[in-house]
Amino acid sequence: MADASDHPARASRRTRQGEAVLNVVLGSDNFRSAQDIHAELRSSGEAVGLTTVYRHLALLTDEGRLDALQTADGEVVYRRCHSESHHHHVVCRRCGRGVEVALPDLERWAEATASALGYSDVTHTVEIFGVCADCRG
Amino acid sequence: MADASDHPARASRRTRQGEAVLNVVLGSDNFRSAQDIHAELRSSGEAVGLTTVYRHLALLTDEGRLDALQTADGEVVYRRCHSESHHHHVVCRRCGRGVEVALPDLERWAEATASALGYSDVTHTVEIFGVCADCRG
DNA sequence: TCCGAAATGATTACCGTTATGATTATGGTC
DNA sequence: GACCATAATCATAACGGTAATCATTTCGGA
Repeated sequence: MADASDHPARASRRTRQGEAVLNVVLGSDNFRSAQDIHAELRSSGEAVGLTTVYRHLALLTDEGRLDALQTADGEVVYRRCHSESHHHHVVCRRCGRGVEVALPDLERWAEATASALGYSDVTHTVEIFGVCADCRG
Repeated sequence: MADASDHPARASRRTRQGEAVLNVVLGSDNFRSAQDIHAELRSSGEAVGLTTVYRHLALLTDEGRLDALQTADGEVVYRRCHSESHHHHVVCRRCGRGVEVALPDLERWAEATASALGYSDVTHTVEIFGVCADCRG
């Protein structure tokens, strides 16, 4: 998993497709699904395969360049990551617009609670969904 | 939805299959998937269709008799609900064993944060995953 | 320019879940 | 107990998002 080569961690090669995927994500402040991104690329004339979109999104997420979260119906959506540190989101259920929020207390609490109960390797998911002002109007 | 007949609120009719599904869930303290439950029923000789299992799980969840949550890979798992009030879980990633935890502060915070940002109709998901002592051993 | 390795992408598989629709079982009534 | 309307069941097939396959293309260093 961890290598340590002199190559950049991301893609060893720069490709038109990789750029295109990245650009779509960077060009939007909303959480977008892989298929959504794929559709946008296609309709804007960029020929990129769905597989490739998935691959790049996964890569970018691994690198911490993108945030990913699951919507209520199990779809994974992506957005560019704004802050280095761990955080969560308030996400609009309709348009996917999201705001990052930090919750240091929660992080500590989650970890502490779980270990107190004997659980190790603790991870947590915290997401808040709502309808944003624009979509409500 | 809520009636108050002498029959259990659950299904309008009592059926062998409904009982069977309920029994499996009540008989385990772990979060179980629909397919898992279905497999157990089958292997224990109870002939119950997968569709039926899904339907009963959905019904029981609607009634608040079961807790449901999505695992990291999008699968929905169920367990009997122990407490009436809103709560979250610390769940073992391996065996599905879970502990209920209440987080009144978090609830309030989530709602407040989201509305302050202009979001309405706020819901949240908070789940904590780890590996329990037994599974680690 | 050449070449090996990496990336791509059409296609197919996968997996959990849900819709369909014919069949069966339930429970109130006579 | 018999009857019947209706709810419940369940095999099957569809669905939707995601991941694997693998032949082909592209990259970029020599």
